Amino acid sequence: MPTAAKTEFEVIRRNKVYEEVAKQIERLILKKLRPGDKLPSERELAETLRVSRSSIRDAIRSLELMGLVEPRQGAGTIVREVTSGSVVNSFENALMRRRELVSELLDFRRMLEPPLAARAAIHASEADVSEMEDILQRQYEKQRRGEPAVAEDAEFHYAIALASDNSVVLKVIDILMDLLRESRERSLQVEGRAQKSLAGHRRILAAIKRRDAEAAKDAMRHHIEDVEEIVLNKVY
Amino acid sequence: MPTAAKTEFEVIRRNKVYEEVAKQIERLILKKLRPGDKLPSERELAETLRVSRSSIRDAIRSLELMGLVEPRQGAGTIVREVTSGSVVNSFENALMRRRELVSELLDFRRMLEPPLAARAAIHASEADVSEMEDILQRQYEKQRRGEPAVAEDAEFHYAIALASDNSVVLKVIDILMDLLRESRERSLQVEGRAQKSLAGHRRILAAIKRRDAEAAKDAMRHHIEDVEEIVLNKVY
DNA sequence: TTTGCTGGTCCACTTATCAGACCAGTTGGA
DNA sequence: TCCAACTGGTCTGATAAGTGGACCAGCAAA
Repeated sequence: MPTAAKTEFEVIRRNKVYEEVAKQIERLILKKLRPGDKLPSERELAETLRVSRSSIRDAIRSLELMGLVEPRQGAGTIVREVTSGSVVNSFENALMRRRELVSELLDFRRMLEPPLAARAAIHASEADVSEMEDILQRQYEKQRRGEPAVAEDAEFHYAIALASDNSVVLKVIDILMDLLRESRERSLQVEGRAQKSLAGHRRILAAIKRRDAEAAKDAMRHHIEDVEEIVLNKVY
Repeated sequence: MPTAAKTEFEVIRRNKVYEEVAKQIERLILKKLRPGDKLPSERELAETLRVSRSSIRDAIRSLELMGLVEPRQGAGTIVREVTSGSVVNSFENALMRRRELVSELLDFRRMLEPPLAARAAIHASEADVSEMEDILQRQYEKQRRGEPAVAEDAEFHYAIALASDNSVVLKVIDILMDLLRESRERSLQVEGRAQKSLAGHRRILAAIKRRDAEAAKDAMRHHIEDVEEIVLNKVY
């Protein structure tokens, strides 16, 4: 062994444009669109993403195969109701992956989010705060009706990241959401959390509103510990 | 405006294989190799990275143009002494980018690294600890000779991330190093830091060795604040 | 000196993507 | 009712990047 390459190279994988496009559309669907909504037209997407229409079509094709979307000639491409089948599917995929990732992700959140909340308490704008209030209100209403409030939970944490006013943080969060997506880790969002979640969110937001960085940090720490307990005990 | 796309899409960029290869080789050089060392052969690299030799050659060509590396027919490709010219060059590039990124990155570090150090204090293995001691020793010796000890500083922080035993953290760190690389932000590593840096590192390592998570966290927080002061005041 | 490595060069082939044209449904207003 | 302006569906030719392989020339150790 002459060169003694003790190095862990990563195998190079050429990223296919249509996969990248698919990710972004998937994100768009998760964040902004609801079942029945129309996607922007293929030509419009091609222009904004600076990519040929062929690539857009390949991406939509792959989303169609995943059952997320349904193109209709002449009418546009609409977001499909998420069927129980596809949820089960992604849930299985989640279990296929090593469970470590979930616990490691929680570790990471436990490290990052408390100081992040503290920073948000200092930097949040009025708009940020009212955005968070809106989210909590939606979470409350859904929960009162016995619905899951999956999206709202993620949105709240994302709103805090936004309020921190730091592009590096946002970049990292995006990466982590990709990690989640890649390992089909919807499971975190699937069950159980809602009960304790709402109360935790309220305490965090209250601290942010009175600009109390320490309290925000502590509230977030407790909130994440609660969530961790639920996820580790119930989902697995 | 029918579709009202309030969305912030990112423009898709196709990653060129040789650029990806160049990144990995650059990382290898920064982390493991010293001037005068030989790179693995082109054929060997092609095999381990699962990429054609042409792509490896393109990457090496680009590193050669950056002055990082010197291919010698028959003998191999060697790592060049980093010339002041190339440092100046990358320094200029650093200034070209918006300075915000630096301060945002420091914010992020200030949030993440203290709890990370605390976690390292709990999870570090014997091997991790002695690795850190080695790094500190090298940093000390270089500094005594009046040399910069650029690499050692980064290595120490990376070693802490390794000791935290969390793949998500490592993934994030890698991403951040890409951010640094992309914006040619060597500047953080270029000047000034060394004096205070060594003392800070010693305090952190001492806390880790006695498994004192709180002390490790505090030491890291102070260390980052010192570094921030230096970077913001002197480099800019 | 010979042998087996190294980088240097070239080329034919495959692939992904692009750019554009044209067809075929749908929709909503004249 | 009809038509114009959208939509997605399909096809084609051009281009760029990467592949896989062959062959050459320089170096270094046996």
